[in-house]
Amino acid sequence: MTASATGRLVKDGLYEQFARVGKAVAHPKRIELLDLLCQGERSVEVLADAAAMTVVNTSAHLRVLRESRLVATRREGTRVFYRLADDAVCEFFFSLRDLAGDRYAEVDRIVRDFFEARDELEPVNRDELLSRAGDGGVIVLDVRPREEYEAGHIQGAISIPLADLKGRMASLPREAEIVAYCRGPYCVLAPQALELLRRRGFTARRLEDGFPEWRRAGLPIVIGEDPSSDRHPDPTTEVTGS
Amino acid sequence: MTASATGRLVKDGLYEQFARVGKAVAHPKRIELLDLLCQGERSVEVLADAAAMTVVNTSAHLRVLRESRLVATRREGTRVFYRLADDAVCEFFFSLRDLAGDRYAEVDRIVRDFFEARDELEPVNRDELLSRAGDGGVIVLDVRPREEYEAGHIQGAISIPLADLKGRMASLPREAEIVAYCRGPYCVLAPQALELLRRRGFTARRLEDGFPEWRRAGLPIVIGEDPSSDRHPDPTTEVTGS
DNA sequence: CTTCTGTTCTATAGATTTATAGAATATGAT
DNA sequence: ATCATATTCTATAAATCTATAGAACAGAAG
Repeated sequence: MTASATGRLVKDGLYEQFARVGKAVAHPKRIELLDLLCQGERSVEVLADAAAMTVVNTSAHLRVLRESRLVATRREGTRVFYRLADDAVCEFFFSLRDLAGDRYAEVDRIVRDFFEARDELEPVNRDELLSRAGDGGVIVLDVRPREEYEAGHIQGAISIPLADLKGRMASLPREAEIVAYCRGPYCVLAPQALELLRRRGFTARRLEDGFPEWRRAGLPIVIGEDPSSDRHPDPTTEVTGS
Repeated sequence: MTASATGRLVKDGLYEQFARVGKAVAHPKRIELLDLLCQGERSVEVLADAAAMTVVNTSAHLRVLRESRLVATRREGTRVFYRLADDAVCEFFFSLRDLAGDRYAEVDRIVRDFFEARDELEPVNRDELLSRAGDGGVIVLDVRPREEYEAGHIQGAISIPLADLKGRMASLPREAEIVAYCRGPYCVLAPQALELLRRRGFTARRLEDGFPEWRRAGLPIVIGEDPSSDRHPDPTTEVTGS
């Protein structure tokens, strides 16, 4: 075999491997699943619900992701939990998401139409939130589903899932500034929370990105349940931002 | 419309956009084209030849890349030149390539079978090459095609395309150490050059990655032709590594 | 103008991917 | 053991993607 024929075989083999990653992210629902898995481990059922797909369809997409080795599984009783196979997968998702944000005016338009209409004030960046987190006047609000909060949240944040926010707003102090965060810069949860809070007269802003970016930056996180959780009422706990 | 229905519309729209990038890199030949374009601008014809495809097929793949806005075009006479739409696309390619390298043992196996068999000595990293580049005992050899060299090369490198190497080895000093580089860590050109050089008794190593990584690291590069080029013989120029 | 070259467009057949339905499997509870 | 639940497997039709061939188009040269 000639040297150039060998070279072509090697190239074809390598690019074939690279394309396995590409094929894995060639469907919007699989990207959505990766985004969700960047938050933490999830069962098929929960993923199906979050991504608005049937369980069977979700399972098929997860299978593609698993065969491309971007995700791994763990069985616990009758449930199968999926997780990212490596932190590098989350990094790759960020890279893809940010490239799309850079290149496509459509992303910018969607962001403007949806997000900016709900941002009364400029979003808060990570450094600003970190420097103000301890001063007591800021309440950091995690509006993701409870299970995502428990899988990991910003240190000092309290958990009020968006679905519960309407009923629990009364427990928030009116004089404090609220900073809400969710899954990332394109997640709809925090903007929707801002809309509710603003209507009731709260001063609310959102963190410009979400929990995965905070964790990636090496900033303080806590794993476990919210001390103010009303699932296990306990008179010694109180709502606090620090 | 309910808030959650709006949220689903926004999510679907955003993930659809993200998937445009994914679909663009879902075919090995398109990834190969992106890799080539990371070296610099190229015409359809040259790309077709380099990727071992027909011009028509290459044009179709380039169209997909252009429609996903990862590449841009420029017409010059009868030729159309393609280039990356942004440096961020090169970064994204690196991210995808490195993830595949991390996750797939297959990549490692191909690298071992092909590359390590040709590496008599350990590859040189960028810092090591930079610190030794000026000491005269090292010849930095760019074995990519001439046009890629002229589009940008490592400062001090001389251009001997792999195809010309056999005939031009005699002009290389036997006592110097040669460091060959090409398009990147998975490019076959430098390993094939090492094999030729080693057989003739030269001490040759390769740079562990290629020109795009060197440029990305902000290290010194030069654009233009090789002063030792034999296309325009000139008695005042000489082969030198500095 | 015509001709030539490089590139893109159009049509098409074959291959691959996707969503869905129904069956099968695995685990835990009874 | 049987039943219930969660997930995966199998089959299939629809949709999408790919490679190829031939036509069409744009610019350069005569």
